[in-house]
Amino acid sequence: MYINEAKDNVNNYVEVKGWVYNMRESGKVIFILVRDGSGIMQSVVSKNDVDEKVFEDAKKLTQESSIVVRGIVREDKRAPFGYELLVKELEMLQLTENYPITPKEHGVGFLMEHRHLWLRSKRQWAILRIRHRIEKSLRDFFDSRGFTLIDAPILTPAACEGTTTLFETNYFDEKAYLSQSGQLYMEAAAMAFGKVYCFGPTFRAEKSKTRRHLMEFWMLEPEVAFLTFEENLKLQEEMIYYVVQEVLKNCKIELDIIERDTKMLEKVVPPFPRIHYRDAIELLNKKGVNIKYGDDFGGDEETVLANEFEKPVFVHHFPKEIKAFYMQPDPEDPGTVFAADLLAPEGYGEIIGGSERIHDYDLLLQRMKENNLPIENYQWYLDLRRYGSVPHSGFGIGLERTLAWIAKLPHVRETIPFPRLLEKIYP
RNA sequence: UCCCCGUUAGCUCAAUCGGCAGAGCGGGUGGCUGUUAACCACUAGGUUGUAGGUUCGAGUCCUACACGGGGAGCCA
Repeated sequence: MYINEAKDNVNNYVEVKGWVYNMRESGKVIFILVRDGSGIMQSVVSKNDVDEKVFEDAKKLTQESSIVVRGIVREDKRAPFGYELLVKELEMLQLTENYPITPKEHGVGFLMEHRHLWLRSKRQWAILRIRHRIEKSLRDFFDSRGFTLIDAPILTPAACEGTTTLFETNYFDEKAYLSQSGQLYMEAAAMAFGKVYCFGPTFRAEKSKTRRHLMEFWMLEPEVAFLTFEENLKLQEEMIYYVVQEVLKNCKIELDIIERDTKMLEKVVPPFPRIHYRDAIELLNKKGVNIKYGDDFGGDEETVLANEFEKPVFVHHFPKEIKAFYMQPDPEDPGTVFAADLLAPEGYGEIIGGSERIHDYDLLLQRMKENNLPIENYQWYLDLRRYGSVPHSGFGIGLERTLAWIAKLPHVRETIPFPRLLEKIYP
């Protein structure tokens, strides 16, 4: 039996294989918290109920020893998680000595050095289970709407957007770079499959050292032919709503373990508020932030803005100078582009960046020249505007920031199993 | 790249004005039949990050370096 099947096994004699999470001893009764990956269950060894040897073995157990226990499942209010196992038999597979992570406090540095073991802790288990649920619901959302998953390459010949610092690697006798975005490839795929998305790791060699940055992070990037700017925002709202609902529905135990107050999540219902970039600047100044039209937002500005709303908020119509070259200018206000960032509530900043893309060949070429991009490397991308070009839109959602927000974590380093942090790549 | 803080037992941290290096957890031993990060008693455990300097005397003050944390910029 797996521990999360306990409620269907009350009064059954079952076998649980796992690890000792923690122990308590009280004379003739020993309580062993056993974890098996699916959950944690208290196992009770009473001296009067078991053979002498079983009781003696149980006394010797240590944190993270691997064991097999057999006994009867009982419902009991005194047990953490509501069910417990009355142990009859116990097998020790390995008696662990000096497990480094104790049930008391540890510092971040120590825990990150032991990330491979830290994953066994209840809190990390809960967070990564929510991560899985978010990934699954994102996939389900797009799959059920007729999207095709198209995997983007990770080794790329040049910068996708030409702005950020990339990790460089050898590709035989050429230089290649780790992908920072699959978007341009998704644009090609959208012209072949209509509605597509990719979901994979992306890499930034920026020397960013904040609670919101990783060198390697996961991004899901949908791209849809014929999708307008307005429809793009609706797609994002529905996606966020779906993901949050799925987490609330399927991760009750996990949210409880990390003590997430779900009230704020329950408010995440479309439509989301929208604010024009121009109005956002004005609002920020009213709030005492010194920022002028044409400046990009930093972390502080995003937080001030997001705190004005209880739901995620779209900031749209940025000046084209501070946004990527491929974004479609608004014909009614050509200094701005059909782009929107979605800012998460509670200070988590940008979790989505999206836009309508330029579909006119001449305009795209002009914007690329303005941005000093090496045109010869982008001939394939220009081809998309040579052969049956259509309006299209898409966006990218950052998985780790989304999880950090949903789980209300202080730092993104806990949102990914093995974070790649600034100049730190162990374990 | 810049700014701030830190480095003392396996871990988390104390140590007053520069004057005997301590506690909790974890380890060990013993006790307890319903514990919830259990509790109680006893016990072992130290080149105070490294190298120099000031001083009768440095965990404490000064300099350099290393490592870690927080933030800025950059970025998502």
